[in-house]
Amino acid sequence: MKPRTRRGGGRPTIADVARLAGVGAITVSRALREPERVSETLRQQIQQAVEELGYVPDPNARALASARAEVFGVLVPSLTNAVFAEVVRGIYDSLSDGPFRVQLANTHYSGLEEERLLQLFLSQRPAALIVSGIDQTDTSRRLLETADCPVVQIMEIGPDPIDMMVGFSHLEGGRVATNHLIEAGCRRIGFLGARMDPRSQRRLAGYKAAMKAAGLFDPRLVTTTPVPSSVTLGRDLFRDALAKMPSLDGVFCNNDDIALGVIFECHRAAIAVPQTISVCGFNDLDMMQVAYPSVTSIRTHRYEIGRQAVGMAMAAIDGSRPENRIVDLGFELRRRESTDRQN
Amino acid sequence: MKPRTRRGGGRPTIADVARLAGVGAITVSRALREPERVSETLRQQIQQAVEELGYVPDPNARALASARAEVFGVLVPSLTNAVFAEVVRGIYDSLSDGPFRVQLANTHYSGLEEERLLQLFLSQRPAALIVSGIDQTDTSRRLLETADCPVVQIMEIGPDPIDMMVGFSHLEGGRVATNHLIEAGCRRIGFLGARMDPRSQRRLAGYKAAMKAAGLFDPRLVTTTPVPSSVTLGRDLFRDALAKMPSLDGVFCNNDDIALGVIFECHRAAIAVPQTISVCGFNDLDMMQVAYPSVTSIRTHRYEIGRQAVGMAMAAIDGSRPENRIVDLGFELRRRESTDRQN
DNA sequence: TTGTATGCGTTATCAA
DNA sequence: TTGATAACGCATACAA
Repeated sequence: MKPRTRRGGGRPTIADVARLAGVGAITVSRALREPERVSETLRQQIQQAVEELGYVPDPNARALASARAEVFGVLVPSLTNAVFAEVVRGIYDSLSDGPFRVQLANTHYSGLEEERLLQLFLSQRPAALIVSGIDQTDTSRRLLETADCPVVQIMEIGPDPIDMMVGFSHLEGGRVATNHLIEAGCRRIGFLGARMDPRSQRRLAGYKAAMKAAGLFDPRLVTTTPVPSSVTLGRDLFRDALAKMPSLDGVFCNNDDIALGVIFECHRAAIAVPQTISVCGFNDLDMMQVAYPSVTSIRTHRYEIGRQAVGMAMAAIDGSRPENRIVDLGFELRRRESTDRQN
Repeated sequence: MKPRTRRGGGRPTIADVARLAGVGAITVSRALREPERVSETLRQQIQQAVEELGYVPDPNARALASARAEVFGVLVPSLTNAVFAEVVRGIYDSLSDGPFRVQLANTHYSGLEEERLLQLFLSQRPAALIVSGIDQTDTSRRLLETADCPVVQIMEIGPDPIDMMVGFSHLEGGRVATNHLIEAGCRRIGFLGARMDPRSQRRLAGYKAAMKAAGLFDPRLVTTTPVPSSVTLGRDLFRDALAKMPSLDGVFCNNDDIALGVIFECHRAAIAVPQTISVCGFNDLDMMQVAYPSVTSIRTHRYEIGRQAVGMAMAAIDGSRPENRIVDLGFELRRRESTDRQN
């Protein structure tokens, strides 16, 4: 019965606004969320009271009362990988206008961590979930299928979406890159791969398919490691590959970091690129066009993947699930000096 | 009076656990948060009930009831800048074990966006706040000073912390890099700067101080742009600088992206590095030691800054504010081929 | 269009 | 050490 001191540190609540505006609390609530359902006059009074008090709604109370948090859960395997950094930026940029917050987590390329984080996220009743790749564990898949919110799988596409997908085919990317090297005149084309997560595996599969189709495949051409990718590692992989196969005349690199390591090592070892060895990367980071020689790569649309993922989820939240549950953003081969053997 | 259908989708609540364990709800709450305050027997019964039901506490309800969210608010100016990506990774890695979530936002190097985001974050009553730099707007500073949670300013250190700080002196970094170039024998040393945020400005100030002390300063040696940094931009800035000052014999680059652009352009223009022009970067990204020639740079401890920021905040939360409110993690000059004129 | 009563799942308070 | 009760701030259901 004692009027307890406010636990909340005295910040203005919706009741304070309502009192000042001379209306009911629920009207304030509505004026903030669905302004069109409140009369012009009241809306203005309320708006003024909000500003006078500096009222900011409490997202926790809101989430509790509505059994739904205005949160997009985002799971990525890496925060520092430039590719995912750009995806994440696309997501944040698309979401910064609206009421939604982002809950980001790093799975460290681990399916088990993904499961754990998914559990955690789900306990918040997110408005939508964005997960990387299509190789979720069975448990994760089940969690996602029964999550009563839109789910978007990003980076890759496949035949069996949990809900929606936006990405591109890494297998095709690997095939196109490899075919380009073959057409450029290379015959002994090495594959250099780090990390070897599922997407890397599929690029490798594309490489193999292209090489076999051309009758050029040799398992000794493949050099991979589970170690995380880096420019340093690119150099090391290239050295290993050359030691195994001194007659290499081309390399398709898992990603641009590896390719850059190859380029630098070629400088150091005075190996002519592309004349002696041609080089193709993957992702087409900004620096590939500035490198010397400039590096051929597969351009992927990371930022756009982030944006589209949000767009699709948003549409689903608004009740208008997009007709296409699978969006293929494709990729483009960027031909540059590192594979141009003409001159 | 009607038993309303549960809005929450039927997930088990603390009451369900309490019933199954045959205890009061509050005891369950305590058993989860302060196990030592609950008797061994009850704790076990509760633990079992939790597992049987698959109970996961609702963070929103928890935040509402305790007027405190288990959230670290983190404000960075960029998500894709490799430096901040690593800081953020350090923060996430340090926090992934405990109960704290991360609320990350991108200020896009805008003080006004930072203010807005701070307002938003504060409405969640975060457990701690981590902000980038020391140049908050007056409004932001006031918000942070009155935020009743630990605040850590990261990346930079200065004389007047809001609460705590961890970083290093960018001015000193700029001075050390420039002095190194001077000692290497360079006389007409250019400064190449992109973005020119406060930290870049202070590196420039360090450069100027060193150049003036050596009697070498000339304003025409400085080439800057507010445009965001990239390898491409590094090339362009370098071309501009050379056009203005063909007699350049060294460049100190704002960061490693710029330096890499310079290196590539030197290859392309057949300018000998370091003999004709020496190059020094800033941050020491992995690739700098692999580049050809390898690039001298200032090594900074990004990941560690993220970890320490969390550590300091955590200590403050636990009531044991660290004795040193200002932690200088310093930096190291990494001498490499790009400034080695001996041979 | 607006308001009233009630509940969301949890923790703080206070008493036992 | 444990529990009953009352918030926390807001949104839903329903009525006016």
